Amino acid sequence: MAKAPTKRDEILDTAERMIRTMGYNGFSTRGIAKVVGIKAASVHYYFPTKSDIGVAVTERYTERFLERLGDPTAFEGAHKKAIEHYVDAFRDALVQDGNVCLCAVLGAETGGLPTEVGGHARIFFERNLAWLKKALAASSRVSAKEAQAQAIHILAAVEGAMILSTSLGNDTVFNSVAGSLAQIADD
Amino acid sequence: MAKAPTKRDEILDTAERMIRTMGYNGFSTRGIAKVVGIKAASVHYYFPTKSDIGVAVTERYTERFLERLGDPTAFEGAHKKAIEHYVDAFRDALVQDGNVCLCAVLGAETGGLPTEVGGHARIFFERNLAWLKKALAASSRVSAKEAQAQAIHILAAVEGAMILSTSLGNDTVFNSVAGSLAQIADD
DNA sequence: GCGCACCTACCTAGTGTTAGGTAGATACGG
DNA sequence: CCGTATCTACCTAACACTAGGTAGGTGCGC
Repeated sequence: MAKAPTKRDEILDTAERMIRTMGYNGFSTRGIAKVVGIKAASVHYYFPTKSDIGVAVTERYTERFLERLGDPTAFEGAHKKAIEHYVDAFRDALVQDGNVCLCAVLGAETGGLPTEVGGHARIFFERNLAWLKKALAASSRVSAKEAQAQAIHILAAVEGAMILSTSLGNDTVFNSVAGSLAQIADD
Repeated sequence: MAKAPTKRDEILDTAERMIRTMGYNGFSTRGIAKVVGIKAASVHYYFPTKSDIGVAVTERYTERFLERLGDPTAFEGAHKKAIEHYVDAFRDALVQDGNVCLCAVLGAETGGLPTEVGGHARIFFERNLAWLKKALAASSRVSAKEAQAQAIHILAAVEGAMILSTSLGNDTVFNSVAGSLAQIADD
């Protein structure tokens, strides 16, 4: 049977959902506590400070996302497949969770973040670019330099598409961008 | 000579800068007051509520941005020029102001915004898509449908690129995306 | 002496965070 | 197998502070 989520997990789940809809400065320990059914002070039993929550959420999000991406070298000669696989991971995040990518939100408000939280958002982007670069290099004939440029382009477009989608309240926007990105492929 | 900015303008300037670095929930009337050299209560003399500031900032930002874009039909047969001109407008916003696009930030935290503010961010995106669609249709042989898809793609990529740039602390990221977008052109 | 552009002084509600406490489970020495 | 100790998972109460917002006053240029 599915193990019941611990209170710690529930805090992380709630915090992630809240950050992804309202931003880091849009959630409070009391807000989380109310949802989880606990007192605000008890949240600090699990996470000493608010930024500890931010860091934990971001780390878990990054780990899960890269796990979901899998092996970047698994797309030998299938450039388009690689791009589609990558974009699908974000589509899941947007459609299943109904929210923008956590790090799109954090990245947008970088200047208002505790430095450690901003740093972990940055790590998400760096690891994503590394994954993409590897996947693109393994699946197509592009040069390393081109792979780098394509990686940045794809990541930027996908993150922007999620923001546009939610602001316009229109999920087709994301799919439109997904279609355009697939056309980058050389196969 | 350059007319001295009014206190009202200074409030708007400061609010814009703060929102663009820290998000809507990352600035306060007290914070603005301190920068402008005024008491917090006096901010309410110009703008009754905080969301009035948000709306005014967003409206002014949108108006200025579209003015800077100019006439979308001015790029007859110069597809690439049209795209470059559009991307340059955002580069100015990023490099000159040193900040992400206001509406990228607002769009990212849509769920934590007063509805009127979120609505005005949305208007920014809608008017940008309309401008782009017109510019692309006038400058290239693409169908209306393709122009729409390209418009969404370009806007998403540019907004995402700005977020990536600030989060990674690396301005070359934006220029890389700019280069990739120029390649969309059919001339 | 009217009204614009500000002020002082205050309010209520919420913020993150801490101190100190407690009921119940677990570990262990005699 | 019993009592003492320690740990877990919370709690209440309060801290110092900031949030947005308001009522009413003051100075000053016209």
